Order: sequence, then C-alpha cells, then structure tokens
Amino acid sequence: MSNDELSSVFAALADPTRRAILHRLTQGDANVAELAEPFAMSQPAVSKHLRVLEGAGLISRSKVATARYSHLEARPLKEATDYMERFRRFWNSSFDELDAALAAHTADEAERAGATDGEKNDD
Amino acid sequence: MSNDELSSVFAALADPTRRAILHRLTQGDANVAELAEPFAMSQPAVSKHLRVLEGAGLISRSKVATARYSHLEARPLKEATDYMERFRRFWNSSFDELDAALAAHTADEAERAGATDGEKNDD
DNA sequence: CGCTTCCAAAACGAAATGGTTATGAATGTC
DNA sequence: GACATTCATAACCATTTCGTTTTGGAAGCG
Repeated sequence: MSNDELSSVFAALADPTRRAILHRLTQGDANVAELAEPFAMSQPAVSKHLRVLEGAGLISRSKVATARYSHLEARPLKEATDYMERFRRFWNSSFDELDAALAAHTADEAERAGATDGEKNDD
Repeated sequence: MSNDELSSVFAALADPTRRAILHRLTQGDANVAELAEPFAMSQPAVSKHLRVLEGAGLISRSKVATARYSHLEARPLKEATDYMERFRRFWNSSFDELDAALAAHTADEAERAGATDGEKNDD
C-alpha cells in the first residue's frame, strides 16, 4: 500500500461519522438514506462522507434503481492495521533489548549529547 | 479509548511526515533537529507535527538542556489497532458464511433490489 | 557579557475539510 | 405524462490544516 493510500485511509478513519458508517456496513450493505438515518446531518453531508470512504477504498458502491448501495471493503482496513502492527513490539514486549535500550536512554538523556540512534532495529 | 482520542490518533497517522517521524522514533529518542533532518521543511513545520503527535498521545517530550527529546508512545497505536480488530473477520476469514453471503451479493448485484442487510452479525 | 544553538510562538496564506441549502438528474409509480 | 423518491452536484461558508517567515526565549560556551 502506497504512502498516499495509507494517508487517505487514516484520514477517512479520523472522522467519527465515517467510522460509524463503516460499522453500520459490517451489518450489511445499505443505501444513503439508511446510512444517514442515525446522524443529525443533511443527506449531502453523508454523501460527502461516502465519497471520502470510497476514495480511500473503504467502500465500494453499486447502483440498483434510484438507490446507491455501499459495501464495506476490508482490504484497506487490513493494510492500515498491518501498518500499525509494525509498532507492535513497542507495546508488546515488556522488556526486550530494545525497551532496555530506550529505558536507559530516557534515564540518562544528558549522555546522548550527539548520538541519538541505535544499532538495534529493523523498520 | 474515546471517540475523540481515536479520531486524533488516526488524524495524526494520516500525514506521511508524521508517520516517518514515528518510524524514526522506533530507533530511539531524538531532538527536533534530528527529526527535521530528512525533510525539506522548516523547523517550525516539524515542531507543529510534533505537537500534533503529542496531542494524539503518540509521543511524549522531555526537555534536557536546550534540547527537546521526543519519545515514541505506543499505547495509542495499540488501542487504534485494537479498534481495527473489530473489522478483522471481514478480511480474515477466507470463506465463512458472511463472506459467502457477501460474495454472492457482489456477484449478483442486480438481485438485491430491496434487501440490503443480513442476519449474520455481532458488531 | 556576548554569541551561538535549539526550539517554540506568532502572524500569515493557501488549500482542504465538514457542514449547509438549493437544484436537478434518474428512476419507479400512478 | 405527472409526480414522488433517491441521491449527486454546485455554490457557499466557517474552521482546520499545513506550510511559510520572523521573532525571541532559554541554555550552554567563549
């Protein structure tokens, strides 16, 4: 997933209305009126949110009659999650060598006058 | 994690500069100049990004002398990841009953004239 | 004390975001 | 054909975001 795609997925997820829409879509596809119903917001506002979600690849849309159905697309969600998982060991490991290094580092900041990085890593 | 916190974490992650800064911090704490170095961007711009990251709880900052060191805080990343896990089964299961329903759905869009949702769910 | 280094804050501008109302296209119904 | 329903688009507005340049405070160094 490109940097731009990641950015648009996270940006789409940054809005609570859009997250609520995604949750609604876990229960099945829905048209605009159904998606708009829980919100104190005009129909065009919801349509705009749907366009943002579509732009991020988080939903796909199909036209049936006059209705436009939104469908959850999970792949970008998976890729955004995979991205965040790359930081897993920073919350996962309670005290591996990296954590030890960082702890020492923090405890003795004055010492690292010129050197900030380490030799421990994979990202 | 509150809705607002989630929003601010995702918003912080939506910028490639800020994501790069987080990655840099996986290699150890760093001061502003070090963090700014890879970017064609002024120092105040980087300081602003750091403030956004701090606001999202993704970094903490400590003052040593004239230097301000940034430190990666992984907990919000964990919580955002936990949030995303709620969608996991939409990409995880290769062919459970939900996937089957959705696949049929996609393959035959014209057919779902009036019915949009399902009876399968837990969210 | 004077100078330099590190960085935040202020003031500004351009563009994006999130909402509104008004309109109209497309489709199904009477 | 006239009407109602569903929804997108356009035009607009307020606010936020992301960058800039300028300024100045705080701490170490000569």
